[in-house]
Amino acid sequence: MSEFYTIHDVAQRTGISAYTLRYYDKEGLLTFVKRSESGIRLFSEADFEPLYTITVLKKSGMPIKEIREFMKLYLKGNETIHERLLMFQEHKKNLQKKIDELNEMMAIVDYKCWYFEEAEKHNDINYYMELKEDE
Amino acid sequence: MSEFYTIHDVAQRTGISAYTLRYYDKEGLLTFVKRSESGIRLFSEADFEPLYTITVLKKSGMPIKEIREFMKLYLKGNETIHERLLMFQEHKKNLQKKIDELNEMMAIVDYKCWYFEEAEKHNDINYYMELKEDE
DNA sequence: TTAAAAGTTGGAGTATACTCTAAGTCAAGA
DNA sequence: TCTTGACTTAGAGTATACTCCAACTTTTAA
Repeated sequence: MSEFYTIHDVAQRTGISAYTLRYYDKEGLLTFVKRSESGIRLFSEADFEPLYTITVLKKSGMPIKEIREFMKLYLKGNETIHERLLMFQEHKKNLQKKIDELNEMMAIVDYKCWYFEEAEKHNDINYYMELKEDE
Repeated sequence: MSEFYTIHDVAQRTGISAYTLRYYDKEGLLTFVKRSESGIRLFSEADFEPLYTITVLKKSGMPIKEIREFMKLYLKGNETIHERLLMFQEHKKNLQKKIDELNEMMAIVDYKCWYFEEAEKHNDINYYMELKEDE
C-alpha cells in the first residue's frame, strides 16, 4: 500500500505511454518526480497536476523545449509565479493566433466544399443534357 | 516575355521556398507543373490555384501524403469532383475537431493565467502582511 | 531462493517535413 | 564564345517528437 505510482500506473492514468514519459524525463520535463534509492521513479498523487499541465501545453502546441523551461520554473516554487504567468500569457497569444488561422482555413475549406457541391450539380446537369441530346 | 514562371518567381509569390517547392514536387504534389524539353519547371498562371490549395491544406494540418492523393484526383479533372468533395468533407471534420480541442486548451490556459494572477496577488498580500507584522 | 515481472539506462530507429549541398546542365548577355 | 547565374537531380543533414531495443538491475511472489 505505497503512496507512490509506477511509470505504468501513470501511463495508464494519463494516457501518456511509459516510453514517452521516460522521453519527457530525459528531456527534463519531469524534474518533480522522486526516485527510490535504486533509481526507480516514484510518482506521487501531487505529480498528476504538473503532468496535466504538460499535456495541456503539448496539446496546445508548445514545443518540449519551452515546456522544459516552464517546468524549471515550476520546480522553483512560488517565487517564479510571475515568470510563469508571463509564459502562459505569451503562450495564450500564440494559441489564439493558431486558432484564428485555423478558423480562416476552415472558412476556405468550407467554401471549397460548397464549390465542389456546385460543380457536382453542374456535372449532373451536363450529364442530363447529354442524355436529352441523345434522344 | 514568356507566359511561364520560374521556381524562384513562384517561391517569391507564394512564400514557399524553392527548396520546399522541389520537395513538394519530389513528393508528387506538383503533378500539374509542365517542364521544358531540358527539364526546367514551367509554372503557369493557372498553377497558382492548386498551389494555393496546397498551402491551405498544409496550414490546416493535412499531411503531405494526403495532399498528394488530392492532387492526383485534381490532375484527373472533373470526373473526380465527387471524390475530392468527400476528401474535403472529411478534412473539414478533422479540422473542426482540431479547432474544438484548441479552444478547450485555450479555456484551460486562460484559467491558468487567471490562477497565476490570483496567486501573484496572494503573494503580494502575504508580503504586505509580513511587513505589517514587522512593524 | 529463485524465477518472472517490471523497472532502469544509453542509444538506435522511425516518421514527418523540410533544408541544404554537390555536381552537373542550361540560358542569356558582354 | 564564354562566363555567370539560374536551373536540375540525388542524396545527405537537421529538427522534432517519439518509439523501441538490448543489457542490466530490482522487486515480488511462489
